Amino acid sequence: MALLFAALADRTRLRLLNLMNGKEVCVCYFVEILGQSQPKISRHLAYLRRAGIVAARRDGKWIHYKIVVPKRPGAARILSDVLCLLGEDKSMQADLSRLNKACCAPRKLPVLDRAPLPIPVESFTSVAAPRGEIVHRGDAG
Amino acid sequence: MALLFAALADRTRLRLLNLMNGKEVCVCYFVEILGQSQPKISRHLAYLRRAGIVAARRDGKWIHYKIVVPKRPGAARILSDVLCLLGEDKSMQADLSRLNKACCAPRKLPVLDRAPLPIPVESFTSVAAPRGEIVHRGDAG
DNA sequence: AGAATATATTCGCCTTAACGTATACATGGA
DNA sequence: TCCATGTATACGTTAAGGCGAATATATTCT
Repeated sequence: MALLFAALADRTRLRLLNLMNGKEVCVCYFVEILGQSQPKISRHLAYLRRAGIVAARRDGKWIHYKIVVPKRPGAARILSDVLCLLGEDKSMQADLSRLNKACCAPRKLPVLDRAPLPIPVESFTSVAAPRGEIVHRGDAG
Repeated sequence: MALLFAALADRTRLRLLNLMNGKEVCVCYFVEILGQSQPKISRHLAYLRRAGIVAARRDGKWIHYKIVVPKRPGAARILSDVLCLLGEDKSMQADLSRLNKACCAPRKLPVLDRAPLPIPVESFTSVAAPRGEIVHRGDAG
């Protein structure tokens, strides 16, 4: 349980989790929305992966992340509460609206070059169905 | 919010909070129950103090700690959930039963030399009434 | 095969934190 | 006033985390 809290003890990671709430999101969107360097985003995603909180799925050259419902009901309860409370935060809502705008806004590039849009995923009220997940070095099982 | 999680991201601190759930507890009991060095216990209590999660009250040469209900409802909700979930953990229950035994067991010393017993305090379901709290260097609040 | 793109990892530096040990501070009693 | 006790803080060491910069890996396109 202390490990779960360690994973939550960083503002950037909380923002990432908030963006992933109910959606599977491509890394490129995280970088765009949070306005931070790609290695930084990737490191924080790796931290969440190692903590077993998120899972990655490759889709061509893009990688999508989604939240994994923890096995232990206690951890799941905590995470669910945290996501709910994050949704009440102004800046977190701003992140989400930027994500929506980024996904709907026209790009200069042709449609085929655009990163895949966020995909709705099973949330805490339904059961997860792991599919096509990739495993990096040192991930949690 | 990230700061709250940082405060919860340590097993010793979780054990301390569990022991303080609904009670005001003297430092000497923490040292006895957790079986760890007094400076270590004191440092973790100081960490919780700086995070604004607990408050200290001096009573002679003893100092009692209790949980403070966070101002922000979100943080209060999280902390309340955490305390509830900790109560379901085996080792946390063992800590509590050791605390009960320590408080009720006869001592070699005369009664007047014993540390004050844990005192029930207002919990999350009622409102806090701060009284006689002491402030150390660099505390929150 | 080679270039371009998306993502992950490594490296070096810095900050924070956890710990044991030693010491300081506060209180009460002789 | 001096001493014993309870608690807090300081010091030095070690480990972990966060960051920017550079580099590695994987995939697609030509």
